[in-house]
Amino acid sequence: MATLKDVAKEAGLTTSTVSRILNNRGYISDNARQKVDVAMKKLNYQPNEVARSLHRKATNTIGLIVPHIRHPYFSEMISNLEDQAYDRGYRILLCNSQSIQEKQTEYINICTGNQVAGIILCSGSVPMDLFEEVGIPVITMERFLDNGTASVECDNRQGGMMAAEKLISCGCKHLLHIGNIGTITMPADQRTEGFREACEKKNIPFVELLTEETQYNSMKYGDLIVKALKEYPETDGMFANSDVIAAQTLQVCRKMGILVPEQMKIIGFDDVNIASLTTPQLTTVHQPVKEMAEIAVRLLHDAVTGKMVARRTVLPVHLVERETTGVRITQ
Amino acid sequence: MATLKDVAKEAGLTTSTVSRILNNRGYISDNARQKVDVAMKKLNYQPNEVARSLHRKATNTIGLIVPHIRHPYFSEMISNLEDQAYDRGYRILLCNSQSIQEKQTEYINICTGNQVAGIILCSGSVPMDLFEEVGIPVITMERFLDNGTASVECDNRQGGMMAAEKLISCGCKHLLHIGNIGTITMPADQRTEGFREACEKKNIPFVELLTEETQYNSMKYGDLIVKALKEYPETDGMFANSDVIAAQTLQVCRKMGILVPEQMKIIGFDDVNIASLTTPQLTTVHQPVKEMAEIAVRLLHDAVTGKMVARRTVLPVHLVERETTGVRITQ
DNA sequence: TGCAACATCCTTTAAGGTTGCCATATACCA
DNA sequence: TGGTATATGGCAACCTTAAAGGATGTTGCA
Repeated sequence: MATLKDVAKEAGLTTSTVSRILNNRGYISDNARQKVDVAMKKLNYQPNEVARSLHRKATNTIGLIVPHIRHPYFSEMISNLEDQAYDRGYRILLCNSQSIQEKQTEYINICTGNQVAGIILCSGSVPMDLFEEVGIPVITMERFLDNGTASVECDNRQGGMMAAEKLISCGCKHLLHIGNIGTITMPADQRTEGFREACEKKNIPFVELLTEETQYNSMKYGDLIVKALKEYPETDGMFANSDVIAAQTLQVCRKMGILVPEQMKIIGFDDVNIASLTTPQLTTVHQPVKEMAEIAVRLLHDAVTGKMVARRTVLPVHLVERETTGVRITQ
Repeated sequence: MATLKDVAKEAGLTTSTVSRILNNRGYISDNARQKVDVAMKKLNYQPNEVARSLHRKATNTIGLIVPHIRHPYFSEMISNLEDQAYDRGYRILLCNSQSIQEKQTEYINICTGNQVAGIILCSGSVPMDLFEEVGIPVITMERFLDNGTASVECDNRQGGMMAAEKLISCGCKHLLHIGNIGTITMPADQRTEGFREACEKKNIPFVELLTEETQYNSMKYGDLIVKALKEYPETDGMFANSDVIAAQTLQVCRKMGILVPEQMKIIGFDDVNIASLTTPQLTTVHQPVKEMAEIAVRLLHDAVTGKMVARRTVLPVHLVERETTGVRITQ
């Protein structure tokens, strides 16, 4: 690979001049510009970003830490984040923590070691002090860190309430809620709170179940759902914390001969691609993933450039009514 | 952030000594080692990977270029690649080309500019000469480049044959195949070839449809499928080039009142998560994504370290029989 | 005993590609 | 003649590592 020096030699100038031409800074003659142009083309010169980064003492890379890649919610989120990052000239260093504490810690170190401009963290509970001395912004998504720079969330509470209200208005009398991982605290827990509040307000009995990290990691909730439906056979309405869980509930219902939506109404969360590929299609709470991604990257960029930044951003959600709560789409 | 120099000053040594201690090279006294240890802890020193990379003239980053992130096949692939890369000490620079030629070209430049160790390319048809002068390995997945370092594929032909044979053995008489993007040549075209060959061998009539790039990008095949099923109402067996297409076919069939598998058998390709979340569950051709990812990263690593590398690796596929070709799972 | 050969430990110096600052040089105008 | 706009060069710096070399101490052999 040709370097600045090579170009300079080829053009009969010094590296400083070539550098100035490259970056359009200071005084440059047309003559010099042309010579450099020719030399660059001839040598197929491409600036070395690593050297640039070293000099700047910063890269234009965002460390993106997620617990999962294959989970449709995260793949959707990653896709949107990449898009936004690209538009703003940032690259994505993709880090999959797999919800493993050590892997996450190591990835944070990798990010800082690689001088990332900032971190977008969609994953896990991080040891508080990990970011303290790191002078880079940390934007959390659907997580909250006391010492994070900013957090972006959807209105999980509102979503939980909407789900409960919808199920109740559909005439459900015995609700079941499959919630978050019991051992980790995160904003999504608010879905349960909202759901609970709405149920209590209308005096509708409900059962809350927690999930386990292993289920979250494997995306396999079958056994849990079977057990739940056997233990609470009177259930006629269910609110799942993700579309993945809701879709698997559909499968379980079918195997158990429970008709959806006739005998059981189901509402998911996220509104990812699978929600409209199940039969019946899932009613679900839509998360504004695109907007969340846009805001996250913007916040990161603002923080990097020293602007003041909202500590917490909460976006509204809305209910997407499909078939698991009523109307059958035929023809 | 503390630098080597800071640590050296703190420990009362020079940077080279500290560097040697860090990298366990040359002669080091216990005394020095201890002093450096203390200093590093005190200053919370972390090596600057950017400076290291500049010196080495290479990074431990893999540029991963995909056409889509949210598509379940690619999110699955990305996840596996990340996993394998991590195990071998590589980082992933995630590049989403969105099948846009310019974006892909720019991303290739970004990768080389950032001195990636190598590129894993799952995307698009690349202008031949783009890699010629770039001295870094390019591993293609489900693509083929004349001047690529190595390619990893699954046995698409075999998959197509299996699908056709299965449909035929199920008694289907009028087959429909929804294939690849017409305008781009890729190994997945072989699925169509295999399918065609098997049909011709058994003398079963079939219709082949191509898809468009816009459909691929939006993952919306609904209109195409409706049109196809209206145009070929006698169709009783279908082979789709991806599970995404197959899942959407299921939706269309339901809306059109076509019973699956009674009136229509469907086989997908990939065997991604959605395949077992549809109703009925999809029979599909399983791609060994994990193995493909493992091999791709290994090939890249071997190429980086100067080893000789297989030009083309083709892995076998197998048919996963679920419900869209027969057996209903009840209870 | 004397000295070469070697081992150990650390330092000095340079390099990697880029940019920023300051110095230099010319041309032009007042 | 002084001042300013224009154009370019020289050098240090960013942080790390590699190579060479200096300063000891130790061993081995005549």
